[in-house]
Amino acid sequence: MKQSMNTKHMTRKDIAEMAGVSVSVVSRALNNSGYVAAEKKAKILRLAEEHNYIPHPVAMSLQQRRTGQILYYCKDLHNSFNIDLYYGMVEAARKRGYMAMINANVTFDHIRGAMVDGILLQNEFFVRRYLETYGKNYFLPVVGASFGNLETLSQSVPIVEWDIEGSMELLIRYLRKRGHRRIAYAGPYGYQNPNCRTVVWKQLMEPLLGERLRDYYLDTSASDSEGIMIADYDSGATEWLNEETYNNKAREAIRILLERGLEATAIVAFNDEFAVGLIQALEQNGKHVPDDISIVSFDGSYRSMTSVPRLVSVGPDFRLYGEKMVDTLVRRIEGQRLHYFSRVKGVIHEGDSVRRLR
Amino acid sequence: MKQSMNTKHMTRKDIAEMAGVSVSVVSRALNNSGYVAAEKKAKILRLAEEHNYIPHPVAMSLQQRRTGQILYYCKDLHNSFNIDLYYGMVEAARKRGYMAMINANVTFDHIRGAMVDGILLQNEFFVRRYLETYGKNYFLPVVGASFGNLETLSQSVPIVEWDIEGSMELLIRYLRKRGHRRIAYAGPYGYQNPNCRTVVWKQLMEPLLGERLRDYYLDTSASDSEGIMIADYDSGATEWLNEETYNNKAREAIRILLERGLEATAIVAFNDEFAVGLIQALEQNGKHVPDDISIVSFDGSYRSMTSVPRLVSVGPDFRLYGEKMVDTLVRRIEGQRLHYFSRVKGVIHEGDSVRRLR
DNA sequence: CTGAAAGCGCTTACAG
DNA sequence: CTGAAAGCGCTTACAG
Repeated sequence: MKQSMNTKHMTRKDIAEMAGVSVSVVSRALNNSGYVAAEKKAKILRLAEEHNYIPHPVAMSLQQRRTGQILYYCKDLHNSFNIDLYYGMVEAARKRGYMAMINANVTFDHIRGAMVDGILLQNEFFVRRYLETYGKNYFLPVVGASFGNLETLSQSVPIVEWDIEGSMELLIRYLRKRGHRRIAYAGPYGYQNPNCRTVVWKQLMEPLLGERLRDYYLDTSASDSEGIMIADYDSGATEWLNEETYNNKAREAIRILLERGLEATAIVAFNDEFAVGLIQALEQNGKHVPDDISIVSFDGSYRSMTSVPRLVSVGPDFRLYGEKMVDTLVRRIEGQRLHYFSRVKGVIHEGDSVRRLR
Repeated sequence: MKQSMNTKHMTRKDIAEMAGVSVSVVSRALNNSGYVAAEKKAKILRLAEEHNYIPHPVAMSLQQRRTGQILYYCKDLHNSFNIDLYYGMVEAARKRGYMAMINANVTFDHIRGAMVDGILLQNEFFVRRYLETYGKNYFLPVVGASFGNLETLSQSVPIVEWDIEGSMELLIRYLRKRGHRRIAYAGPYGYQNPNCRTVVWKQLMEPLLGERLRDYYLDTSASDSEGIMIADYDSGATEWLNEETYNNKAREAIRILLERGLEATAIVAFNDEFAVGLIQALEQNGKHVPDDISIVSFDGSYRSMTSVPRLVSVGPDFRLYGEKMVDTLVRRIEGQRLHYFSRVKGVIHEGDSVRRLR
């Protein structure tokens, strides 16, 4: 073992010397490109094999101006949505000859040193931050994921958006088909917050709930709330809502629900983590899902499948979503035509968290 | 925006020409090494700044024979234990001038192309597989995590082990201090399986349970069981137990518990995921944790903190564990002395899943 | 079919 | 203090 440690890495030059040819020939043989006399080729391949020659990826990259690696910059690895998306990316990247890796380093600074051909950004938040820092003067192909919060993002970063609006419609329709009419919404942001879920829920439920609309909006933004997303964004402190926050807010939502004595038959939850929190809080108050109340949520992540009961959740097809992101990035890297904005629909991931009322 | 896209990447040569000096001088100025006339240095730095010059990481790596990147090879990203460990690694790596990334690609093949200085392996399983494939003839510094299943691993890969044996002792002692004596164990492997948890639990509980020992071992290995770990290892099919499996097995464990009419006051769970499954299964059977029965588990992961109730769980100090792994790898990379085997103790992560009996 | 040569972008003794 | 030169490991026209 020891000797293998100290063995200097073989190079093509070494092989060339052993085979009595030039480096060019070795390269051609190994890369299977250009002419090489059959017997020499065989000999070279044999020698390489015997001596465990491994090409030096860094040298190849320098010469080819291509690392073959892409990076998914994602901080919140405890949220399984992000992981599911990553798995989708890995597969799509592999098919296109790239290796997809995750980086969760704290600052963007590290990214300058990253030996990658492009970067996939976790959400609009990081796209914006990227544009304000490295994006300004450092050209590296970048593609962002987005979840319906498209403010006025610069056009310079291609975006692949999961259609939150359509997804909310799917959830409401799903519930209505099963007889639900009094459908509450629970999420981390306030009633006036212009985020997509809030806006669309209000729009769709207004006709059903009328002036009770506001009551059915379980606003948990009271304490710290109202967009840590934004507060944080300026302070640079915490990054994004985490599960603990979701849990607390979910508990708060249930408190409000019970306090108001709402006769909601179903709740739409901000995301799977939030939904899990709701279920737990309900359980603690002696209410069972879906017998006493139904729950649906956004994400369709692994989390929704492993929750008890399994969640009815709307989410992107992760394989497709990952594929679109990677495809867009690779096109950008390889200088092909691409869409600066594309969209992935949501699909219902079936579960057992909804009761049929009729 | 468009022009920035097509702007060719600046090189030191470009800066040199603009500044009217040689590339060497530019390099010295930028790297802040060696002599450079003060004014020239200033000019060079200004030019670099103005033209958004960014060093080419690949070229630097080739020359320095160092990428500054390390890879955490980990497939099971849905298990928060692995994520917690990664976060620990990121921090430790940063301190030592490395960037830690995650790779979850399906095959090891990709690893040859990875532009990294070393690799951290998720567990003994991958260490073994690594040794049998690339490890055989490809020298790249590698360090493995291990959870008490040290079979006869070759000495060539340094191992940082989480002390499972001591951790089991901590759990049992924790429970005993609170008056528990009838402590069951629930995990995925069979009663005869020589894994560390099983062995140590039997050893510690034998004096307390006597001939009822076997009853208190909730063996869920019946169906597919008895080490997918091993079956899989040969087939190369599925990789490792996943959460869904844990959930099913947890349900099975509770079924056995109830069927046997055990008067267990506490259960030690294989890991946090398993424990969460147990809680849910108990809840479905009208039993509450910790009022009716207490649960403790292994991992001490993020999952244990966000479960309801929060789990009492024994796990490594992730910062320390990540640090030891990274430190060992970096030493190996940099040719310093290192321990081929080191150990991290478990610590109790407090929670609300244990009831005090006295 | 083969090999010397130039080059990818950077570094670092070394002679001036 | 400066710059030409050699080199990191590989590729690829191009002249033979």
